[in-house]
Amino acid sequence: MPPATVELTEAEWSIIKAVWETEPCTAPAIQERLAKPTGWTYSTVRTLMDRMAAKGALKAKKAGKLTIYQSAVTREQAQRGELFYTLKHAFNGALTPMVQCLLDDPGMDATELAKIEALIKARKKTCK
Amino acid sequence: MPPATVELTEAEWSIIKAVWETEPCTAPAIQERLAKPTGWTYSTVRTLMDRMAAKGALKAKKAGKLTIYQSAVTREQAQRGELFYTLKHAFNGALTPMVQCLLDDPGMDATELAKIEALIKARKKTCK
DNA sequence: TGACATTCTTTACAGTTGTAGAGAATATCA
DNA sequence: TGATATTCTCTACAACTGTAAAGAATGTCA
Repeated sequence: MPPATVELTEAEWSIIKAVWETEPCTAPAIQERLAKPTGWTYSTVRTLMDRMAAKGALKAKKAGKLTIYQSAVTREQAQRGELFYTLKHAFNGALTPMVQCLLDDPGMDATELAKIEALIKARKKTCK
Repeated sequence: MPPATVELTEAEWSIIKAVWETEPCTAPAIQERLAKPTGWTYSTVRTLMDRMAAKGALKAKKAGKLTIYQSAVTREQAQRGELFYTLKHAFNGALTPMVQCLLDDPGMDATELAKIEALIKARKKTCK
């Protein structure tokens, strides 16, 4: 069974993002990829990846002495998980206030607004 | 200085929501309020509240032998904190995909969509 | 003032998270 | 086959989180 919901920590997000971009992949490959931005050693990366496999965020397969990893959740699933976790906790499940909060962001410019309007138009059809 | 950003854990969210609704308040009051939904004892609530005071999420003041608590962040600040934390991690800071993800929610019905459209209209003026 | 009630302080402890060293196993190349 | 490089396994440890018991201190009512 696919993991209904996986909660990812900050460090785990870094890992899974790298995995999504390179899977199937090995721990050394991910370590190399993240060395620059994080400074993590092989041990650190490996520990994180094994914990993630244990909790169902990654799949690990042995090929000889190598361990090959793949993601067990898609980017979209993980994003939804995070976002709806926040929605529930911080906004008590209320969608509109959350959107309002996003709209209040200074980074929200006319271009973004237009894009979002378009998304809404599209969504309206589906939902009716 | 007000705490630039406070990260709240799940348990801490429960506490601060209760505080927002009753502040200024004491730990026993909050405990009583949360007893039903959480089952937490006084010790648990008190520990959480003191930790939150230590990290700047709550303000604590002694009045005789009573300790009076108040929030040190507004609901809006806390919500923004959470939401933008998620935006950064899960969506790499991209607003539109995050909104898209919200729109995809089944709970997003025509009424919600209309409300959000109105928010956008309003926002457009401000931002231009 | 003695007994009960309320609140506080201190301490604890298991689980999770971030981080990694030490050394074993395996592969490779001269 | 010996030296070097690669990868793995095991173990560790401090900080943070969730949860709470034990006992001290203080207030209150008969």
